Amino acid sequence: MATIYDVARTAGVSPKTVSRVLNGDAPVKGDTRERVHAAINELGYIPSSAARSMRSQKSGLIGIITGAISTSPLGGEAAGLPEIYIVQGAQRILDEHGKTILITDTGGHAERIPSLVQTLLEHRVEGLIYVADHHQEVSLPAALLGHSLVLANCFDAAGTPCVLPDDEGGQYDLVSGLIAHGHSRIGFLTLPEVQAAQPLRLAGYRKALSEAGIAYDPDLVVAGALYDPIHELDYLWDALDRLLRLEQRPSVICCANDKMAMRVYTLLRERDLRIPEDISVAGYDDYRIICEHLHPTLTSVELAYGAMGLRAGEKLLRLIAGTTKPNETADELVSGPVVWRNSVRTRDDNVTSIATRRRQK
Amino acid sequence: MATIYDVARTAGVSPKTVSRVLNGDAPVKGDTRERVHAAINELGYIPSSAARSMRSQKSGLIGIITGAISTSPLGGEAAGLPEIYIVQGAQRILDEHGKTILITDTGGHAERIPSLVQTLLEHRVEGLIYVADHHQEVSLPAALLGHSLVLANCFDAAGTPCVLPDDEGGQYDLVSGLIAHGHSRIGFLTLPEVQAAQPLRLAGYRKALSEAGIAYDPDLVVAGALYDPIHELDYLWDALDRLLRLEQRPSVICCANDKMAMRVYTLLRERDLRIPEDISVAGYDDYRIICEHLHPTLTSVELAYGAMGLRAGEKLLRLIAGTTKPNETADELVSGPVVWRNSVRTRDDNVTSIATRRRQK
DNA sequence: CGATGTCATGACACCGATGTCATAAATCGG
DNA sequence: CCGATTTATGACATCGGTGTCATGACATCG
Repeated sequence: MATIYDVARTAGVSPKTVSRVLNGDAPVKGDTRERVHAAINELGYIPSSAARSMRSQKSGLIGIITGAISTSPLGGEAAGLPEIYIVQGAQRILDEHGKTILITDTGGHAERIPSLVQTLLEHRVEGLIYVADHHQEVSLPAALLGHSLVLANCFDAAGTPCVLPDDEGGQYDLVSGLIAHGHSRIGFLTLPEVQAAQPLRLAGYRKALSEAGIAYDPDLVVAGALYDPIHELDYLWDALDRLLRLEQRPSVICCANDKMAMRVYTLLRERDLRIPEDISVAGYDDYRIICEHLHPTLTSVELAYGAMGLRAGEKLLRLIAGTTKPNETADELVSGPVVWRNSVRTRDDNVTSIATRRRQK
Repeated sequence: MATIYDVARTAGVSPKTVSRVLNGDAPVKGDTRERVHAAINELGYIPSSAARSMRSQKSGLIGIITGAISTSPLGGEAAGLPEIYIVQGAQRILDEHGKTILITDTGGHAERIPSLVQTLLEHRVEGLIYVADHHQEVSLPAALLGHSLVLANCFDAAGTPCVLPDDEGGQYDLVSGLIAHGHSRIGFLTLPEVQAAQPLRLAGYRKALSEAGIAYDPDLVVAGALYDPIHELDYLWDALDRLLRLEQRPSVICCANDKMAMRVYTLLRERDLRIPEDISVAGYDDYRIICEHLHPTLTSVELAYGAMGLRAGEKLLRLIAGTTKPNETADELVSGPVVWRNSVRTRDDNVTSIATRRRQK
């Protein structure tokens, strides 16, 4: 492999001049520059980033720690896939700033994180992003102290800069919209309490109700999922059953996520309830392959994962540049729009118009 | 950041001895080793891979070029997602061999590949894997000549080592299975001709028929998709219509992929045809979030993406080790099983048993 | 026209590891 | 107990770039 010395010799200049041509950090005469370029092409010279980063103390590398690549297939579910979109968002903005991304994957084993961090630090990454697969609290190894670090989709007790989904705002927007469409008995199949998103979602739900002057009825709010995935469907059945047996049955059911909504579709169909004629349904996540292909298409709240990655990348770039300090940066909330589709009956809907609308697609 | 010299000074030994402790490439006395370790911990020393790889000419890096991260959301479809599984498979095996992965993303723009390659080569990757989002022919920049390279999910004219999905075998297994279940009029909604997988799939389809002594009827094979995504649904409608109007209507329809199958479900439902009582349907890809949640669940052929990545990784490791040479390695075909679900009516099915089976899940 | 400044380039050291070779200390065989 | 190995360690050069400083050639200006 050709070195800068070979290029210098071929072009009849000093290595330093070649360096100047490559980096453009000092003026080089036109014909000299051309001779250097010719030599580079002739020799197929490719500079060594190892040598460069050793001397200049700048690696141009950003480390990303994620379970995105490996968690997805383990659960059989697409559970980890959202992380990919976060990584993508970060990738794009970092790429624009000339950074190269070093991705390490936890393989679903959190205990491997320290060794991943070690690897990244050996490569002298200029900063790191930790990407979680769902909104949660994490605690990362102390080795990261003193390095530029941004958390995406998660937060920690130490107050590390982070970018989070706006769960309260998202649920608020959805419920406000439902109310505007004429719904007032709004069922809510929630996440397990331990999920970080849950209290936020509930707060958004209650805020929307109270702003509309609708009393909060705890009977309408039922946990629709728990941690044990084996009995999940039975559990959901019970939860849904409780909502449907209420004296004043809800006119719409908000589900904690699209997958839950998909199951609710099935359960409602088994009870011969039509959506949205008999009851409306909404999801969360805007997992498009689900939302757009269910019948009727599912109204959902978009989780702006791409935007989260982008914001995390920007935040990290600012930390690296020293524009902001870790302790003076506020948590960023990223919100996505409600995507209204056909699973929600609107005030002036009648059965015919719904059927028509569904056909138009 | 502490260097090996700092550690040496603190431990009262030479840098070379510290190096020996770190790499274990020569014996070091027990107490010396302990002093060195103590110094490392005290200083929080982390070796610089840039310096190491400069001297040792070994970067420990493997480059992956993919559109996985960025193509997914662009199309709105999950089109690029399979690539992630390929990357994951490769990641796992390479990680086991102590390699670190440098992922670069095309961002959906093939013209950016040369610059990505440049970046990877600057980092002196020991080998590269190019991952395509679907089975296709590619042509990569000449700059890659002389570097260890494996193609995953694609091939090129130059005969670069590659790992490919066994489209012929997969379709063969599916159709053979359908025949064993008593089907003999087997409709086939195919990919556009230009897709590399298409002739292979068709060959598998015909082979299964001919082995079973069933004559090939060209009327049963209709292109179900074309490149123009805007009129895709109409096109599919026409294609399906043609199959259903045949004098001898097929008892099962094989779709080129699960998404097409999902659309076929809708179209069949609009015609009040029940699946599988009136007609059976099969997909391809085993895109689980679709297959497992459609009603009835969809029979499909698994595209073993994870395995492809793994095999690509292994192949690359062999190339790097010099165990095999690029020109003496055969293309590898990776096949996945047919996953039988409820969308296919079996010989002894009757309506009741199907309904029962569906409930069991 | 000489003093001053700017431009283009080169000499040389250095970033932080490791390969090579030398050497002192410990072990061994007879 | 001495020469021959083996073991443990260090000195030094080197990988391939870039930072610093020096220098010669010109251009500028009073």
